[in-house]
Amino acid sequence: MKVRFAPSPTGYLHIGGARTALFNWMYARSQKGMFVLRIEDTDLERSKKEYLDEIVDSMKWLGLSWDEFYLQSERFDIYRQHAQKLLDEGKAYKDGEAVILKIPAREIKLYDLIRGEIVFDSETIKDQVLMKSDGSPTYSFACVVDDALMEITHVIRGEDHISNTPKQMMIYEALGFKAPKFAHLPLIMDAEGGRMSKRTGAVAVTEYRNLGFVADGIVNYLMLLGWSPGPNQEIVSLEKAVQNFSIKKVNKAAAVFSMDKLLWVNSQHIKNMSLDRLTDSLIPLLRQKNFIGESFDRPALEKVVALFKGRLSTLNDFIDWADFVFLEQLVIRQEDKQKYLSQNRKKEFETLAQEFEKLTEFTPQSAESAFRDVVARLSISSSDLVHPVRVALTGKSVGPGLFETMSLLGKERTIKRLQETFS
RNA sequence: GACCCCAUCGUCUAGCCUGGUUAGGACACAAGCUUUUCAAGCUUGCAGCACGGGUUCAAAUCCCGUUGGGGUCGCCA
Repeated sequence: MKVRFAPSPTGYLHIGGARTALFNWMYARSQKGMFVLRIEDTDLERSKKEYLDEIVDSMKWLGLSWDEFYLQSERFDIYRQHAQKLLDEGKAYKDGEAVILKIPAREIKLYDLIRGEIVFDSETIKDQVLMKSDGSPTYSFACVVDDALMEITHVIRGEDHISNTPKQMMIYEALGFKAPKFAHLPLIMDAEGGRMSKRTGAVAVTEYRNLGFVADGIVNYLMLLGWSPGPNQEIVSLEKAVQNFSIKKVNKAAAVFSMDKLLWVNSQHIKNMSLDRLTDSLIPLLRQKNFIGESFDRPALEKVVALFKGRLSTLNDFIDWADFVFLEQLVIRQEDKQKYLSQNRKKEFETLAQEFEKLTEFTPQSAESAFRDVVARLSISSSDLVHPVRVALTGKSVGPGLFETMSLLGKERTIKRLQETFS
């Protein structure tokens, strides 16, 4: 068997398109078949090279590899020949330069793999333009000719194509080609029940990537829309999903996209990543932010990553939460400064700094016992000191364990930040 | 408007095909545990078969209708 994903490079790869590509890909892999990536760039006006590059890039990033690749813009001769054949056989006629297919009146039956039998009456379908006046093929014509010539056995696409199907079936018939099997996937909608649009949130795969989502997370979330890997299974690898994939088990109803759940699925994948791989994915971001340079201390970075690994929903969260480790000049949130540093703790901070100074080993344990000693000596409650110290060291009132954080920062920087706070 | 598709917690879903379940799980939400904070994690809770008719001893499951939602009606793809 052979399937294809056929995006048009008139925009970035849409999250809905990515889901269609994913289902095609999973089906191909589960059936040991072929997956074709066909770029439908017949609209020369609107098709852009940058979109083509971005689509290819996003597909690779998501891990959806293909076995064959085609550009429709390189196949115009083929479409023209087939249109001429229909003209010669009297099945199509010309209107100016355009070639138009006659649609005979009759009943058309479509057996959809997901929805079952759907019946259309071709009375309601008007004659179809095959070749436009400018010599380029229409979507349906190029699509049918290609699907037939490329020997596509299963056309898996969005539900918005259901009403195109009878028109295309007429084209297959006129051309004398056997139609493939069809499966129409339910659409993905936004929280308001409408189409996903830039207005209501991110739509392009690139945008999600820039937001710090990992490919595995997006792929895992997308497969959950309209399908289930199995009872009580949510977080699964692509390999596992492929094993369980069945086109017949795909849902019929449209699914609402939930950013909350995507965030959760993504956090689960980040938790499951090895420290090594997570660090690798973080490095480009850190460089971009100038948090690290070309060369850096990898073991030290991995320690930072390890401390935050369990608390990240996205890669970008790391940038937001761990910035204090990389920045020389601490950025303190105004509200936290107000709340925890308005009272002068100069004396306590000094005492703490002096105690830390005496430590030969600055571990979470040694830092904590020194801290406890100071609290006891000054007769204050530990939370009176914990919160101001955290803000002084990290610029934030929330974060990982304070003593782990101190140890990570190192003795020098910890003492320096304590001393600078009320100076 | 015409044609087509769809309908289980707020959301994603399992169950539906092959009627008999305390209708299961997840996100979100709430509470508790843990705790130096916030997360995470663990435990518990809240919450659903759109409605109306059939068929049947029995309907979330099969049939019809209603309502509601969505899609398509381009020489765009």
